Amino acid sequence: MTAVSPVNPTAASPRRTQAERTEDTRRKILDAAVSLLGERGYAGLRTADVASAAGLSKGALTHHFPSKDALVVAVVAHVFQRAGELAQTRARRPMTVDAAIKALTDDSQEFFFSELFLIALDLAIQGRLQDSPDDTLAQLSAATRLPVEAHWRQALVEAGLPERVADDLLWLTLSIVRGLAVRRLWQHDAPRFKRLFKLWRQMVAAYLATLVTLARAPAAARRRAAGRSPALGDSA
Amino acid sequence: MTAVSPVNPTAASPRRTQAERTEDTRRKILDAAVSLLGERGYAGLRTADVASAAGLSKGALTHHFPSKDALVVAVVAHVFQRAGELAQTRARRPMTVDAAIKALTDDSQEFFFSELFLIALDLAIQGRLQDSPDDTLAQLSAATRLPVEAHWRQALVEAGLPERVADDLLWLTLSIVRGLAVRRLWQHDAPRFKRLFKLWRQMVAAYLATLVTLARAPAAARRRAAGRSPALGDSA
DNA sequence: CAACAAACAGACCGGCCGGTCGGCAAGTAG
DNA sequence: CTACTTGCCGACCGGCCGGTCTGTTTGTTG
Repeated sequence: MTAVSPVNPTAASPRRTQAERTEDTRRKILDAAVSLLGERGYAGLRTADVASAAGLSKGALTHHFPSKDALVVAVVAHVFQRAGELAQTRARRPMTVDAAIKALTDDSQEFFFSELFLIALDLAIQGRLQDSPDDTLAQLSAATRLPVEAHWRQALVEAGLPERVADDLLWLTLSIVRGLAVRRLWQHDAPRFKRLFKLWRQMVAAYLATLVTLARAPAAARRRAAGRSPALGDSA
Repeated sequence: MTAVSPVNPTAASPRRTQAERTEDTRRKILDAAVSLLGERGYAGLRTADVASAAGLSKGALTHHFPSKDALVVAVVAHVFQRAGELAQTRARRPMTVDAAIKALTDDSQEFFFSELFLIALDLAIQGRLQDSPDDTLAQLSAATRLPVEAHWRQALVEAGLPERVADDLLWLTLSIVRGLAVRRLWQHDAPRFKRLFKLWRQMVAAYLATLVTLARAPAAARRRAAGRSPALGDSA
């Protein structure tokens, strides 16, 4: 090109640099793949479908991602990275424990109730005892979720919880959300879910209250408290 | 064969009635299919593999199960039915709430931490928005689990809990076990799991104690209790 | 301009796998 | 024994799908 002035790159100019073309196409492919992965799962994902959904040919897809597995790995990396960034920026200011638990459940729902989680779950199940991309994918998704958890743990600690308690409550909360997300596959009952989350926060409050009581009260009070409801003995 | 007396039918007698042959073969096929489903999942399940693992030909398999989906449906029905019966017979005698929760977590683990749950999960994910056997399978597995839950709910009620509380605690407990079972796919930490289950029981006890307290104490005590730990305000 | 590289297109191949089909053998009824 | 049903076999077909390959277009370099 000799006399063509560099046109505005933001508009869909007919003249684009190679890097622009590449990135543009890769994004198109990844978006299409995410969508199809969400609605059909790994086993039902067809490379040809991805190509046509992206408005491209099979050859173009092959050019950017030499194999189906390479594509899937790229998809997971892409999408988890964005989800991770999103979650990390959220909820950074100090809050009470109850508010933190509420924020945590809300935030976790956004992930676990999304198709993203189902995709990850599908891949984890599919890649269990397979040959190549199994633990690659699992480790990848795990590695992207762990920093998010670390942030929330920190938030709970800053809200005044001992590290051990913060850690355990974090795990229990995440488990509840995760477990309900899975249950949702068979039976979705939104109002009940909401009720359960509220109950969970009340239970956290009740438990923390006993912690405070136990820490302050001498052995006598502890004995009295234990005796109050005989059905609730604490075994081993 | 004219003068052959009816031989002992328990041993692998060369002479078997048609019904015996049928049931025998079907069981062989189902067992093989369960095993392969467990290790390879629905997408990785090959009808030829099932046949050879059962020591039969593809034709024999086709004879008993005209399609792969028919086979899978039969597998699920078979295996869930047995699991359901097993769980129903268990834990029928009266117990305390704490013991009931412990028994419930133990029993749930046995299911959710087994390959059976992974198979069901795989099928649920696979059959989400597919054509034929989707909700068939989902409804089937759900229908087999629901009676089990009903039994446990009853056990909690008999241990002294109000129905609503029993129901909610049942769901939360199951969610925790289910959520941890899923988490296990990425990261298995048995001692931590054990610790969390114990913590969960303590939290149940703490919560139930507050229920008792609130029911007995007048408004003043309730206010006092709420003010004790300001970080734990109860929002909307 | 030429020469090259990267982006893209689409025909093609080859293995895989579920389902069909014709035939044989074991069991059953009269 | 004959006629018939049912369990069982294995070759075969046909579609599907991931990956390869050749060729064309578009941007880059000098």
